[in-house]
Amino acid sequence: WLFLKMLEKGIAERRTQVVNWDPVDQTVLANEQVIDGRGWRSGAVVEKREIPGYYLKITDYAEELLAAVADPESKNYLAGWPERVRLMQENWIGKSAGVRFAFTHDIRDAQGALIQDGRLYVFTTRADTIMGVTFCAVAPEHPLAAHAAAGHAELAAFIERCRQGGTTEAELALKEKEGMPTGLFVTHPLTGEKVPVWVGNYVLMSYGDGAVMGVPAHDERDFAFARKYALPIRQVIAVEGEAFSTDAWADWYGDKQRAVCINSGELDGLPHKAAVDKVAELLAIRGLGEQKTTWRLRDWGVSRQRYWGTPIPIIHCDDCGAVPVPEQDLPVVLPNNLIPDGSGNPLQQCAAFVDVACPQCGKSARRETDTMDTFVDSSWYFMRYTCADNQAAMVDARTDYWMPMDQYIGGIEHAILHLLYARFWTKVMRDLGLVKADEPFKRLLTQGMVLNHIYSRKTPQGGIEYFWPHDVDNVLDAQGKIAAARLKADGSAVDYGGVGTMSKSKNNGVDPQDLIDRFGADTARLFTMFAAPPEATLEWNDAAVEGSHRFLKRVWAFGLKLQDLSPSAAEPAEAPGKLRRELHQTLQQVSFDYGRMQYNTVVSGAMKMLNALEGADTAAPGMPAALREGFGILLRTLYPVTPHITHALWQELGYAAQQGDLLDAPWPQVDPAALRQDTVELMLQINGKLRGALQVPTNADQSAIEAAALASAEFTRFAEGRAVKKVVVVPGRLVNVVV
RNA sequence: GCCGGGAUGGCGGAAUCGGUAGACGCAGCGGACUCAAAAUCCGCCGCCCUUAAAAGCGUGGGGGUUCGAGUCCCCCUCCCGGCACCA
Repeated sequence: WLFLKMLEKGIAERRTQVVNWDPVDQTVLANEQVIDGRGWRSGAVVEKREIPGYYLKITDYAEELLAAVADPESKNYLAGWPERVRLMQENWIGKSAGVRFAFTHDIRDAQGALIQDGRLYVFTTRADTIMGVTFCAVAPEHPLAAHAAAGHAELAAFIERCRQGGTTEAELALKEKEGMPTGLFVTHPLTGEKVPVWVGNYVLMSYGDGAVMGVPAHDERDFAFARKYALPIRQVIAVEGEAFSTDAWADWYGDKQRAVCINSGELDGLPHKAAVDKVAELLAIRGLGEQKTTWRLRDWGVSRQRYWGTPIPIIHCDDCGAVPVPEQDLPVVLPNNLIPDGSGNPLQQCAAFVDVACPQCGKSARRETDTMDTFVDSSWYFMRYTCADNQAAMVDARTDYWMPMDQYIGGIEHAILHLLYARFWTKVMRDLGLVKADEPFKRLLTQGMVLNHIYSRKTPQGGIEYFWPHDVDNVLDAQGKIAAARLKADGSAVDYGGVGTMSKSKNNGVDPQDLIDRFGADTARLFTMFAAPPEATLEWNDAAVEGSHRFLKRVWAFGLKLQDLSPSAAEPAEAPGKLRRELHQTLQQVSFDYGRMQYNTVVSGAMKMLNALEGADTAAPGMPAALREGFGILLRTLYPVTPHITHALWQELGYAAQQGDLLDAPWPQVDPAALRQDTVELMLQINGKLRGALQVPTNADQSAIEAAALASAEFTRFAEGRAVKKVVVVPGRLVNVVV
């Protein structure tokens, strides 16, 4: 329904898209199958193919999507997001300010019409180097390339080669930069010079106008290209004190900050920004160009040639074209009895699904078999969760109550795609009047990946099968590194593929249920929390889980011990100062770490508390009361991590009778009085090297500390009579004597 | 290739703002208890030299800033994540 609304509003539209096509199996390949050497279909011949599909115009929202991650002044700024995620999204959106201008030509197609009105448009961020242009390069799919290829077999073959090898950014970037002259020339807009047009495999049709100006002297890629094909290199900017040579690239050739134009007529002497402005002005006078912002972000192609996914509610009629499914016929429901066999989308063979009457003219028509990217579903599931029982509408007022979400948690692998799509989708729903939120997620915690070893081998059929780490024994090399592995079952050899993200397809996942079965849920939770901070990448290893289990047994045992210590009401809890100081200091740290979601040190803090409690002398005056206070702090601290055992102890030991259920108990407060100390230990450094420690009164001033330092035995020993040049005192921490 | 992140003992990790590197735990070693084992408890545990103490070295590698660098800056190596059709 929303998709049809988006079509109606022009946020969605149908156009052709380039996909990775397997010419042998005649199917669309997933990128994983193309990029990943471990994929089962890797090595397949891949070519680019243009097929129709539906796009969502995420680029219309580029400015707003960018502001919330890049501009702290923006009203929607995502201050609660990790810096690295904001930065990744900023780079992905890729706003780039520059100049778009045209080289003119009078190249005509077979019908005699001027190709692109006689203008070859390019985009550049370095318009100040425009006088250094010695060639232009266009994408293999560019109209000028197609035109030149007609009747030029060699060029046609080159363009055909460029069509092979996949469309992913990684592949394109790894390809060797190659080109071929088209034999065509265009006219430089300022000098009137003839400039040769090349086809370059590194020029992307999807960015800017699919053409670039070539300035070999001041762009590293153009420099390499020009050296390879012996194109002229013309220096047009200079940096004081640097000498230019066409022999090798130097970083300053591309410098913006210090660059000054030379060999550029009226631009000479201008720095970067002024020169760009001047060039834009000169081009504007001729009607050939202007300053322009270009984005790296592309529209979101949502069509997938897959069985799974939300159906695209369109019916194709020979007479009426692409007709939306009428609202009363929604939702389009997929048949659930088809079996994907790897030969393409099985929906296409399903007559019951495909054959329908055109809603407009009633003639027999064909239902769209493409389904939507599953990112579509993940872009709004969280809003639907707030009102999942509403059968009449997508969302209702409850969504406005809950959104934006206070805290979202997800893997760092979603930093760009899912989190950008969900942001876009929320804004679309807002603009269609469905929700009020501008942004879906106020705070974001990105979990690190949990990695595990990957074992695989090729099957005789040419595929790859993966083995579960528990089913193999490692074979170590001389350095003790894993070199290969053997199947436990039959000893046969298996290849070791390093570590990587746990995934079903690589068969290297771990089910937490195993730990729960062996040790219980509290131990499984405690161990997982303790292993690493949530943002960190972690190589999975549960060898230490026994330690977590042991700790919980000690907590339980201490609870039993406490039960036998009945404090008399008269005892003052303040007496055992050392224990209370230790507990409240640790509580301070734990509270801080909870706030920053560093749960591993929350657990280690709880362990410290138990160590302190266990080490206390129960016979000391006031101790039973202090222990009871301290254990109450420990239980509340640990409750979010191990709810079951702490809840039971809270109940059994009578805390609940006095303070209510643990579920409702407030977070324990640090008692400032417990932290107070009369003396403090300062580290003593001589020339920045640690040489000892000083006990000084907590309120000692700078000169008293200095005096104590100079009077110390360590000073006498390590200063060896040298004169004191400086004394640095860091209150509460250290004193450093420089001699 | 590009973007982002990471590298600290045998292992997972700690060090909040540039101020005691190795908290807490695992593994290991020694001991107590036990007929014995398990469980539990106590002690040791970065490297090097050493009977010991003291000194020296030490946060992936190289350089720099600073009284002082795991932390900041520059260069490099390796590993992980993403690169738009795995989701």
